[in-house]
Amino acid sequence: MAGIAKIVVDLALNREFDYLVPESLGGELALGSKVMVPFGRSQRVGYVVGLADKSARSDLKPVTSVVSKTPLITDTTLELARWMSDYYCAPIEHAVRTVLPGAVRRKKSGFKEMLYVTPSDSVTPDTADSLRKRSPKQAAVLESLGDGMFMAELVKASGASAQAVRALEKKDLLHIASRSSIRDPLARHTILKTQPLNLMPEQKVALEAIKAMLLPSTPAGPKDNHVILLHGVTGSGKTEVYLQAIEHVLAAGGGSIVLVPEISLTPQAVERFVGRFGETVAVLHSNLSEGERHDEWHRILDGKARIAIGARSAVFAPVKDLRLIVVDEEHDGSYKQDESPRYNARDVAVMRGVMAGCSVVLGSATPSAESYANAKSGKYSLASLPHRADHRQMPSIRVVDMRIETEREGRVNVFSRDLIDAMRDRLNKGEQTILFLNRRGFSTSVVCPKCGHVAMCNQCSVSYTYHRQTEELRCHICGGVRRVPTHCPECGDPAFKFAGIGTQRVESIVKQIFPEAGVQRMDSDVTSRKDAHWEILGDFRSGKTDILIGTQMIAKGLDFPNVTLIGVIYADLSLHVPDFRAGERTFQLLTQVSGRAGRGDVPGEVLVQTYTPFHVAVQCAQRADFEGFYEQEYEFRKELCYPPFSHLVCLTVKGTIEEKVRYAIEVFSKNLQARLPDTVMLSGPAPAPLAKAKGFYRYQLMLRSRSVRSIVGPVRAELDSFKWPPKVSCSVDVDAISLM
DNA sequence: CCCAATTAATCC
DNA sequence: GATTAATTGGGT
Repeated sequence: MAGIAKIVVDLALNREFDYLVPESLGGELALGSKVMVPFGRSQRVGYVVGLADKSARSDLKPVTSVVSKTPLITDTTLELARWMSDYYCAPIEHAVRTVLPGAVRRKKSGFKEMLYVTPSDSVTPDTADSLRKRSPKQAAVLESLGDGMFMAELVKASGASAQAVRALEKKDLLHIASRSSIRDPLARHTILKTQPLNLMPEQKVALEAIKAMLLPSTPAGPKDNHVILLHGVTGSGKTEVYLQAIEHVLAAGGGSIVLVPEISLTPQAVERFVGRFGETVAVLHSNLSEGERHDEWHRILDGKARIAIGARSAVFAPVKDLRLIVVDEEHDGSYKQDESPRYNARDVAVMRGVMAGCSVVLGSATPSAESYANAKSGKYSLASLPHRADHRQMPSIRVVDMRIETEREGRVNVFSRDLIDAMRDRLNKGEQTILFLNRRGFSTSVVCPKCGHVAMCNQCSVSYTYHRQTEELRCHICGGVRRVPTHCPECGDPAFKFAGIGTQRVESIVKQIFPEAGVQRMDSDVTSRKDAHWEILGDFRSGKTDILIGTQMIAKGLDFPNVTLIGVIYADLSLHVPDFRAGERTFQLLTQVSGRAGRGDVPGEVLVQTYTPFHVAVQCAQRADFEGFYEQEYEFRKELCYPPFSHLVCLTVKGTIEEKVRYAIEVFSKNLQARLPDTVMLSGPAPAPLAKAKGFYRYQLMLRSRSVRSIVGPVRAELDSFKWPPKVSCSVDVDAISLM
């Protein structure tokens, strides 16, 4: 059959194009094939997403060639891409691109290489200046160029178009040539083989529940109840349950995928899987080189690896005979991608489970409101591990009322008496302490004591954070850096007050109080250096460090038996975020961070410093009362029609000129309103909580409804016909997690 | 009037 | 998204 192929070009916007399939290619071309097609007047890469007998058009061009014979997209992943494009309101190209890792997509079976630009010999230091008047963009290109750069980077760095670069090439001021990147395979380090551990009765029950769900082995077609929520307290041995479930699947000839939040994809975590299953585990990690990633992907595709472990994007791994997907820490926000397609890997996993007829295990100590609601309504099954493994106790949590503390001391202190005493006690006993504060830097703002002027970033609507080590002000949104001013720019006063605390300040105070203790700080300022991450954790494990101070980064997954004290410096921080999930996030954070204590023989203690000791999130975290928290939380969510009682879609409009942005969203909102059924609640337009970021003003609309389709349908329709003014762009976030 | 920058219109 | 054709606009 000389048919028609429906093809998405790895380029255009949300469109499929019809091409003729020449007889000569008929046998090679299949659904999911990567092909070359004539597009406009050039040849481009495309993917076959559909096959048909006839087309609405008659002037079709033929497919040029098939690049890779074996389809890179299996029917399930293609189906998933379609679903993502539809559900998340994203162009199909974005969805197709996401489903394949970059390395495979760019596989150089053809000739496509990256363009590399170098200056020619005729360029002198004055060349840029002489160009500036007539062609400022070209001057900018030359200034950014340096000794040489890839074209894509150069365009970004100089803010000019590729045309400007081409123009310079014509003038013989620079050369453009293609250059390919080098592939470097990494030697695998040897990992000791581990054996299955004995399970506690509760773990056995959970494992049996998973096995029972796996039992009706209908390899294809959806099942009624294919998702189980594994709610296990911190340290309850969820991982061992996953391992044995995977082993069970493996023994039956099936494959598995394990999703882990990016931040906990540590060598230790990977070791547990590789240690148990060896070579048959493929690791998909964002730090892998192109080549390694490519190799791992093909090991999975060829069936040599039956288990794929990785962050978000591993949910698309082409595992053969997929029978089980495990999503660890399912509540974790890093499963949501923050660019198009804005998918949530946890939800994609559930969807893939439906399509591939495989089971899904969602595990967490603090399940999300959404998943827990699904478990309670019977949509998912529920298994609980309410106790820690090996009969270890849950840490005792003490709430310290900082209002009383402040009154007693007559001043606002970072540390309460109780916390200092507890820390001294651990130091004397040779035990370790973790201090948690979810904010880096030294102080959050620099204030003039005379006129009250606060140093703000001119690109973003936030104040500068003071970093003492480098003696500079830094914007945590755009990364902008500025010298610490010597005088107030408003009133000229030479004195400055540093307000608000960050991890650097905590570090310096701890060093003052305990000069003899080993103190280290772990936040993204420190770990940006290549191996700092492992060095810090290594020092902590060996006991060189007594007190570890950190942000988010240390809240999850760390397992250090000698840690017996956790200090939460300021629990209110995450409560005061203008977001309906603030309470939930605080509860989760406190519970997770508490879970780092008492993992050895000595029971752990947690001290939570707060100015709102009676807040539900704090109270329930203290009592480890998950049920209680969600009962209250659901009341509030229901009242205000927030998830899980609705789906929430957040539409953000951005632009450099505030007036244009405001006007555009105003008009868009009116048009959209006319299309919406009355089951959809529309709020806004209003400035986003972060009203300006990286020089862009941001306005948003919030839409809520029981069904995503009733929102996305009209939104898509309006987006198709709406003409955005120049330099104003719009993005849609379905099931948004962050409303910033 | 020339060149470069911005804008609009295509792509099966 | 990229490429090209049409339009605008500043400088000489």
